[in-house]
Amino acid sequence: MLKKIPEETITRLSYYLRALLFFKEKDITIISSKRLADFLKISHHQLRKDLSYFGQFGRKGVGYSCVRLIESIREILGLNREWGACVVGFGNLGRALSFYKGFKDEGIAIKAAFDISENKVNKDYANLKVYPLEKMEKVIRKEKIQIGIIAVPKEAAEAAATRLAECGIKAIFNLAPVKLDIPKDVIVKDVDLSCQLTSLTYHLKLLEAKQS
Amino acid sequence: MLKKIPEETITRLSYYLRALLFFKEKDITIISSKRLADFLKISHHQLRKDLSYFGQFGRKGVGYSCVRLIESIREILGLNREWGACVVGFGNLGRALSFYKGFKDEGIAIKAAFDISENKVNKDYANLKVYPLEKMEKVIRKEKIQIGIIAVPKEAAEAAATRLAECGIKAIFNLAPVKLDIPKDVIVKDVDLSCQLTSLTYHLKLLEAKQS
DNA sequence: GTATGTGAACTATTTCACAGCT
DNA sequence: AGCTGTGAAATAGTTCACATAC
Repeated sequence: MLKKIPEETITRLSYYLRALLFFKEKDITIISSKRLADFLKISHHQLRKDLSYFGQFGRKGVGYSCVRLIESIREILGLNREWGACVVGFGNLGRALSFYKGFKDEGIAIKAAFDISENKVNKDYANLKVYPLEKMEKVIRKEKIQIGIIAVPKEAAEAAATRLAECGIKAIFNLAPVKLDIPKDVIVKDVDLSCQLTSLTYHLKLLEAKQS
Repeated sequence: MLKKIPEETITRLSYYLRALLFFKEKDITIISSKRLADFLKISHHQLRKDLSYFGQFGRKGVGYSCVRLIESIREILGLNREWGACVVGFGNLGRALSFYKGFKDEGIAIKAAFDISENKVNKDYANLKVYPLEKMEKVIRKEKIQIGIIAVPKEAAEAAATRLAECGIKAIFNLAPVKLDIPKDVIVKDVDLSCQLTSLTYHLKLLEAKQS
């Protein structure tokens, strides 16, 4: 717990958690780092090293208890309790995130969505309420929301982020293709789908060059 | 061009490209690495180092020509021509990706979508045709599609990937939360939204611990 | 003076090697 | 024998320092 923990390690812990849930579902009680790592296509050294930043979770000569490792990783990631999130922007992407089942499994509940469009607002979509932006502060306080997910067009992203920060949000998941300029005490995770997609064309180009 | 190029460099090139397009839009013709880097909140050393893997693009004492650097990065990333992509799974996420304008700006055109659902299929949505899975091979060949985007539920992802590979697709952008087990000559880029989101809760937990 | 380009220094991360437990 | 845990070695990636050009 003393050394600096790589950010990549944190991301991988989520992967471990999901894989473990998968194995638990299959009634596997004890799992080795090798098996888990093979499943995720990483090295078993890496897996054990990642875990070692946080403590000792396995038994030498045996392996890891699936259930107990799940519990431990949940605790490390803060997923042993429920977090409230809201989605800003109720377009296709906002909808996709709002209704994605996987978040709930991992302790993140989408409590509300916000949109500027008159005809999306004040409706219930499968237990989710969509509010106009003006209600943001009230809803965030009432529903105890700690995480904001930005799924608005890029022009509106900065304003959405500022608004979220003003409402006391300390963690933002930004899917808009802009670098947000907001106070640095707010934790921001950017996921830029088109930049990610673009890295594929680079490799495709190399592949074609190699073949010709 | 001889040294090994970090994968992160490739991703950052996409960011540079987008920022440059933004500056060009604002009629800025010459830009320094410092200004571009500040805008993207990275170090100017990093930016110059990244570019140096591919050649020399600036003028000492002056800076970079916006237009020429855009052209150069497009060439590096293979974005100076059009790539055809298809989306498998026409749920909310699939729709979001299908209609996202940003891809087209970057040379990636979504040519078709596929879905198993009877009532989504064989319809036109804003110039995009949604086909049943059986038509995949035919459509991919006809439309010269090189990139497959997987936006199906996790249970269906592996089959979708295998199918795409069988149709000759060499690059897959996988948004389903599973590690695909397909031939390694297929380039796969995984973007797992819920694992990314989860890394936020870890930092939120740390933040709370610090404050108490 | 200002800005790029790049080898060298530094830092971070991954992989290895092996001690220790079952 | 099989598996975890971890310091040490190796590798990868970032930052620095300075030579060069405008």
